[in-house]
Amino acid sequence: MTDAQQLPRPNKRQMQAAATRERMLQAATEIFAEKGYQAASVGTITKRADTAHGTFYLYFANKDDAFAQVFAGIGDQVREQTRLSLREDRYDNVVATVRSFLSVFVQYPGLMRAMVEGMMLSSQVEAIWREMRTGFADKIAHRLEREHDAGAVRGLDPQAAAQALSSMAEWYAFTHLVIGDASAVPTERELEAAVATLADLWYHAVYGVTDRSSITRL
Amino acid sequence: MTDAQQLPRPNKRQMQAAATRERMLQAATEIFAEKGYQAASVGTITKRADTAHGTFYLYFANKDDAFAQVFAGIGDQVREQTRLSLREDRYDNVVATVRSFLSVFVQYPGLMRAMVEGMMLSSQVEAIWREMRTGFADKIAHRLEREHDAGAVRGLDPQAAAQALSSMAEWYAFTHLVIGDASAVPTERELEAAVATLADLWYHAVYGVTDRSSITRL
Amino acid sequence: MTDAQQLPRPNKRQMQAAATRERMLQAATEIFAEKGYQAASVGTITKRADTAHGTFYLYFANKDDAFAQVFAGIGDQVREQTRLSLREDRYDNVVATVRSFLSVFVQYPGLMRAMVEGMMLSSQVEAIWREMRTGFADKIAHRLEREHDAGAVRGLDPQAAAQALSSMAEWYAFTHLVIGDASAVPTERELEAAVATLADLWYHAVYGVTDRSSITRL
Amino acid sequence: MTDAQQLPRPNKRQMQAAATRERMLQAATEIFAEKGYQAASVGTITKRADTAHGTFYLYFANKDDAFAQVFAGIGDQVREQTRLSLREDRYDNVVATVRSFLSVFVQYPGLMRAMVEGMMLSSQVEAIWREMRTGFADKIAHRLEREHDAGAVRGLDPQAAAQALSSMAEWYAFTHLVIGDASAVPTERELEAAVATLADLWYHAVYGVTDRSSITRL
DNA sequence: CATGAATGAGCTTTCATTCAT
DNA sequence: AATGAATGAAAGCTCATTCAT
Repeated sequence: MTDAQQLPRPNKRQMQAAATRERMLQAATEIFAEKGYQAASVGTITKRADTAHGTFYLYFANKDDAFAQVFAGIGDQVREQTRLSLREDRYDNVVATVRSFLSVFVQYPGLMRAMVEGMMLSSQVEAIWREMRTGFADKIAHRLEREHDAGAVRGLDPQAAAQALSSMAEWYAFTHLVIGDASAVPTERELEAAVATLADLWYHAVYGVTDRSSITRL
Repeated sequence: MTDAQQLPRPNKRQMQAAATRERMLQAATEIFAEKGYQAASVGTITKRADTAHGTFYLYFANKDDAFAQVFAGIGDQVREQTRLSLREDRYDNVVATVRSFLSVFVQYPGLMRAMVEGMMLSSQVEAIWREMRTGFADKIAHRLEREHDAGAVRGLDPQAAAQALSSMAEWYAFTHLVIGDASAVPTERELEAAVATLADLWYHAVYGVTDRSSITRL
Repeated sequence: MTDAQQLPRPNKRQMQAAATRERMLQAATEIFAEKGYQAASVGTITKRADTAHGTFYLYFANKDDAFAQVFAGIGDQVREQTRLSLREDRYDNVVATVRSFLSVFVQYPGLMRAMVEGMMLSSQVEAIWREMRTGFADKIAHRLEREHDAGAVRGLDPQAAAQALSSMAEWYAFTHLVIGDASAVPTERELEAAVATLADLWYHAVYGVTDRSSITRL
Repeated sequence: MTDAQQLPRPNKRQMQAAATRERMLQAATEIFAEKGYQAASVGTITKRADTAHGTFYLYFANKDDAFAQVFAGIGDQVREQTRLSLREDRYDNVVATVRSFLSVFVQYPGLMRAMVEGMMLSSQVEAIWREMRTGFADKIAHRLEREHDAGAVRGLDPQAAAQALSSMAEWYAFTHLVIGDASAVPTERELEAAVATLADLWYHAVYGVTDRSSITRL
């Protein structure tokens, strides 16, 4: 009773609506993951959500909007997951970074596929992707900057480098773990092989010394 | 003069047919580039080619086949363009490799976009992409192998590394040069900036030395 | 008054839907009868039913299904009509049987024509025909069996004989009453002439005695 | 040289044309038999005949015409085959009549199927069928008349009876030997079973005696 | 006589969206 | 808030027929 007076108490109708909304969003997530953007149909989603066809348009402006909301929803999870840990060893840091990034692809292969498809079609979806990507790349860029300031990394554009390294991980993961073997869930072994390959190149790309590197200390 | 008598000279009908075919292929190329894979319709293509609807099926088995033929057409150009040159300087080599690769994306941004979209929808399209990609990655892998045998590169899986580096260039190019600024043709400046970023990372990733590299000589 | 409260009374929407469905089925029936199986198009049917094109697929899975539903609709009428009556006189029985069978062809000449056409094209349609035919022939077969057991009919394969006699009636009716005079409705006189011819042959074929009949009593 | 002067000597061109025509007709016959009327396409026929698409229209006015010509061609063969033999025994006569009739269906199942389909669609095809049917039925009718005059058969309309009996044989054969077991060629055993069933009913229908027969002698 | 490129009307089916209930 | 019947544009593809060569 005390709480009910402070917050606008959700009545029965509102609660049911929230439940319907939740069901619909969940159904949309599943269907988009299973079928991709274009092949997913409103009818399939409402059938999965066990609602009437028209109910879809109570919660989404249109199919595009539903797609955007689905990805807005998983954005937080992804950001959480790719939080960078700080370890003693630089190489371990890289491995952890790469692994956390790749695990997203292993966890949501269908959605990743749908997102890449959606990027090509909708600038709204592209914006969502860009935001997720920026979130990750910025962390990398900041670390590069700090390490450069500490004299551990040669001079390079931190933003550009971070994006290029992210691109490597992203597209390699996508082509090997998502569309690699026809809808088969990638094994732990495959994931680790990808992590090893990417971490090795990433580590050398950043910390490697060549005749062109003007670095203060190894 | 002599040739004209030996070869079966193309008569008027054959020449007209070849012209129609050319027009149709050109129209298909344009429409796929403008609209993407799925949004391109047979009707739009034939309208652009100024032919009857049915004529489309005289030259293509179906929409997928048209898409394949479009890429078969530019495939040769791409292969030609990405032929690896051998220069004295290793860094120049990397730069040339990256630039030739990126120039394809600058040249056919719409088609690249359509290709990525198509990969998500049609396994036939995915196969086309995979073939083009393999063509490029294999060259990189062979070079890595040769350089490793010559003791210039640390031990790494040439295939995996080549694919990871290709992924980096491909996806970075795609996200920066193709879908970057809403259909605006990327400037020469942007291209060169991308080349510089990628070549630097690529060069260090391959030839860079760290505490983890077991390389014989620098 | 009492009933209206017990049964879930159909609301306005349901009633409208039922009306639409009825209109669509009626339109399908007419168009199939007028144009035949293959020449009937979904577009023609929806135009006749005065609905949108897509509405067709709200009530039928596809064209074949519509055809099946049309015949399911008249199937009951046919079964009712061809219910064998038991009269005192055996000959009267045969006449009644033949007449009831033939009246179906007089009533639905277009549909019978469409059915025969459809049999050649769709195994689904053939199955529909086979089922209707079996319903009729089985009744004949059972009667033959009973009469044989009673010693009134010579030994013959009841199933085969029933089907052969049905074939006679069916095809004679078809060729004389349906495709005889270009869509003209057959007269009562023509129907009766056909009944007389078929009944006479049928009666002798079953109950007639020859040197080859091993029958116990006439 | 002598002959060449009397007849308008067919020159090389005419002979080649005749050969092409023959090939085309043969191809049309095969395709119609294999696919039926509607499913057969001009393209398939010309491909089978190994001619250009347009050549079809040099020999046939249209698809309908080709269909008609095919059946006009086999009409003679059918008439030949169903020539009635006269045997000592009346029953043997019936059996021979039925068997000769049925053998046509065994020999040309595809064409029979196509013809029934064509009858529903084209009055031209229907006319061809009617002519073939009349040829057979008339022979039966004449025989019935002769036998009646000889006092061996009760009074019945010879034309109507002949057509009804033909109908029985025709439709029973069609439904059992042609569309019976999904494109399987009927066995000799099945043919003989059908002959037995039909001949028995036919024999009794014509020569059987009942309380309704006003026949002079058994 | 023969060719075969070109036509274009026609087909079935799908599906995002609307709106009266 | 929820329903679900109805819409109609749009798609890919087939094929009988024509006609310039």
